[in-house]
Amino acid sequence: MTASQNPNQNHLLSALPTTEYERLAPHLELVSMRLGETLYEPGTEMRHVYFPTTAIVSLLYILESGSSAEIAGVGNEGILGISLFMGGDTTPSSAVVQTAGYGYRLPAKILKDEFNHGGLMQRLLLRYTQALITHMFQNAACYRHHSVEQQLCRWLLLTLDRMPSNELVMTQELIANALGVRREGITEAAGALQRAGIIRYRRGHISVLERSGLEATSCECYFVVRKELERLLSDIRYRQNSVATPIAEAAC
Amino acid sequence: MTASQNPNQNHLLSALPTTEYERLAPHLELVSMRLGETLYEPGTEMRHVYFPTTAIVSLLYILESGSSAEIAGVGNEGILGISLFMGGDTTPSSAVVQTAGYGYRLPAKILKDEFNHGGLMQRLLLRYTQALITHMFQNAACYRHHSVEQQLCRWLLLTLDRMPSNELVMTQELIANALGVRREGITEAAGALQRAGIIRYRRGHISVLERSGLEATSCECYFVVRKELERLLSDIRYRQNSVATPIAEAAC
DNA sequence: ACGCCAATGTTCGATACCGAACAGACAGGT
DNA sequence: ACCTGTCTGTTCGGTATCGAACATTGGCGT
Repeated sequence: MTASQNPNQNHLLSALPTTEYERLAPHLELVSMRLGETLYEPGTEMRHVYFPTTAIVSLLYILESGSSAEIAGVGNEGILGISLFMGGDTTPSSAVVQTAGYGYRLPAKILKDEFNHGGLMQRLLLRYTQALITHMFQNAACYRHHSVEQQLCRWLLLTLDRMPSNELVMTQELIANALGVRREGITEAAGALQRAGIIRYRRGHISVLERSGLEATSCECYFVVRKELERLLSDIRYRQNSVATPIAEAAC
Repeated sequence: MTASQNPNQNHLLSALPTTEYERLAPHLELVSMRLGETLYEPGTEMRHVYFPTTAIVSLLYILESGSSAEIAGVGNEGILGISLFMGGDTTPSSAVVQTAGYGYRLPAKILKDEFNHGGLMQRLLLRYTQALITHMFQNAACYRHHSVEQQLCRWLLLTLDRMPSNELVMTQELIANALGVRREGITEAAGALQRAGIIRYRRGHISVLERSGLEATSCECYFVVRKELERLLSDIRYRQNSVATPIAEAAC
């Protein structure tokens, strides 16, 4: 598994021109991300940025009461640690691994220097941040107006898009934390989806049987986020020698 | 009123070094912003960025169903149109004037050029965007977990901080749209606050009698947003010759 | 001073979600 | 093969918010 890992599985890295990529490459370090692991805690110094390849990470906001809400998810299309180049140095959110996998990390200073270099890297990072903001917009509105079942469908679809198969490894409790609802709410919504033949699950594993069913039950938010992500990142060209392909083909 | 307007009432503009400011100044155009006016609509081309001075503008996300949610508010501490320098050219959100007042606008191209110049303007804008992201984080979590009354207090406080007096000009309907709840919900929450002697209102006007009461009833979200805004923008220095002061003194 | 319309107040039942508590069932370790 | 802990299923009442309908009031224009 580790042997098959390659920085170019991350879309941002694979989009860099060779000269820029080669400035970063010596400093990229492969890291394994385990389910539930915390990459950033609010207020602490951020030493690295992370480029997920096969892992998916949630930006979680945790309130004083202990309840939480996912602000956005980051997969191989993005980067964790945008505050570093935006100029904040810390974030008020936690970053928690939602699907185990791999990613590459880069020391904060290296990234900042490359960003300030002003090349394509800067443009890419800003573009991606813009996409992330859209994602956050939509999530906030979704929290306000859509049902738990709709939100579950949205969330499953977004996660599914980043997975190589139609099988998600994930407990209901984790999903409940991400969506900021009770675990029972997920049990119920997931039960309804299973009875409808759309998904099938067993302890910690969810298989999506009928993707179109999820799409039909989901709210508009999934489509908006997906479309905007495509629009903003569509003009990214991959390097000729990069092996970047949709993760579904790159993994395994 | 118009005569007293000055671009330096906007904190971002007032923080620019003289050379950078003078490149922009000839292109700044004073605009009056009327209550309810729409500055941006989703998907349309953004021709200008806006620097509010006395006006306050909501970034509203409007769903297919017609219901809405405020993602963040922008006053004289910020700028409208961040997508322009982030690289998106359009936003998925609407910008609606929430408190009438004035602001300055700048053609998109001028701003982009200045941003790409890479000086302090770039750093300021990125810093501000980071603060805005925090605001959005907190809003999303707040939507999920806090009561309408708590959210109303948070919202009133954030608006109050940008006003020269303790009087807000604003209907309950507008607030309901901003918070994404029914108008009746606001009527009820505002009624409770009035009975507690914290606010007093009459058609379209809200007077805050006891600010501490709002703070006590508000959720943590107000304080987090405020503190983060101060942290991120605290090292901004005003030009010596700029008249920028807290808006409470600058207005009138 | 009047009339009109927008803004506010109030009610009703319906419903989605919460909070807590507990029962069952699967999986992995020993 | 058992035991254990985690994950899932199910129940209950309680509550905040919704959705719709209607009454009332205040302020503005004429």
